[in-house]
Amino acid sequence: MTQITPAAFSVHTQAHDHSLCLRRALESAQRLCRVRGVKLTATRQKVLEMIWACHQPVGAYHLLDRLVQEGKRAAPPTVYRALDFLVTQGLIHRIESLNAYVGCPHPETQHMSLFLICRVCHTVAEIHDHPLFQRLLDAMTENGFAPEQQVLEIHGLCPLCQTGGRDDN
Amino acid sequence: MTQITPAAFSVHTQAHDHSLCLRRALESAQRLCRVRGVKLTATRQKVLEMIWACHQPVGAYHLLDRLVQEGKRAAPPTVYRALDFLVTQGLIHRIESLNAYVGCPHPETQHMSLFLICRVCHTVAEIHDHPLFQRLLDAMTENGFAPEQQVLEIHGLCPLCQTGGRDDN
DNA sequence: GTTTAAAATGATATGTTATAACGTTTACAT
DNA sequence: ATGTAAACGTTATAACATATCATTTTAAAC
Repeated sequence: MTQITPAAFSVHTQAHDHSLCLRRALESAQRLCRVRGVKLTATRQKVLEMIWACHQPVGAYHLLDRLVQEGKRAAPPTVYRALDFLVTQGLIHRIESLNAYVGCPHPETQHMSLFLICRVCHTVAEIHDHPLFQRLLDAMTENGFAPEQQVLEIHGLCPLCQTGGRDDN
Repeated sequence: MTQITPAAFSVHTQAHDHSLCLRRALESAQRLCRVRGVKLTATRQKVLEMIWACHQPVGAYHLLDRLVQEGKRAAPPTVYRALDFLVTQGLIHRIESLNAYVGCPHPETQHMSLFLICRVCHTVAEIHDHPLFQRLLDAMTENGFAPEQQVLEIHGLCPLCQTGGRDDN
């Protein structure tokens, strides 16, 4: 049977050093923006850091509140512009079924993703490049539909929350 | 190669007698509600009819406008209550990536669905019970995630719109 | 046939998410 | 230094959704 990559799933199963996640995300973002000739401005980086503060999706107005709390002048467009930039650069993903945003753990290349979203702890794991994805795309193209963008989000219970091993937070 | 069921896909490929879609949807709804002992009230049926007026997803406030135009007293909760009822009964689906609603062509039983959404004409085709669905669910359960609700929405170009054969409407 | 409990509806207000529009500032290449 | 494009600030509003509570309707029990 095809396996979901352990790395992607670990956020649901294993304690991990989250400061490492954050540091890697920031370093990747800085490197990619440099290479691509786009600017990771202060606001954009701050929003990226706030999104990477956890593996739970964060709403735009939550980000806005936190920007304002920290004394930044910010209005809704401030946040949405930063989010647009980060999504366009592939540094974050939008979770359509939650109207919220999560960091992308492998922003180097564009990829098809499926998100596993825990109903209790709200942790999101991203599965990418699963063998079944291409089969799905093939089934569509063979029937004449040309897929361009995929929204694949599964809600359920993660391993820890099935056994009461993690609280909602 | 696995085929997408022609019936589900026909909305993207073939001219069809849409009055038949509408009639079948209404008859199914009436029969199912009777069997289940729930009430398909006037407002609920009207909303269902408006959603089944086409194969494009319809937003809640569009429905509200049309209710008011027809002289019904209606406010946002009027529409959302009807939508909640229809979704709960499996008579319509919510398209998460559009915040909009489409009729379900086979409301008799609950089922996992994937929606093919054309970016140009906005027509939505529903694929259900595809062999790959179970393989995806299996892959998750074998890795400890317990799926409960699926959001599977693919945006792209339908066969007719790829060749300029259908206008946006 | 009246009572009564549950379901459905009406009405107002508000919460939440997202964008339009337009002027100003900043970065930076020439 | 100056022209240009990108980014940002600001205000307002659009679009989507729910909370709350009073009222009406429905359908079953008595």
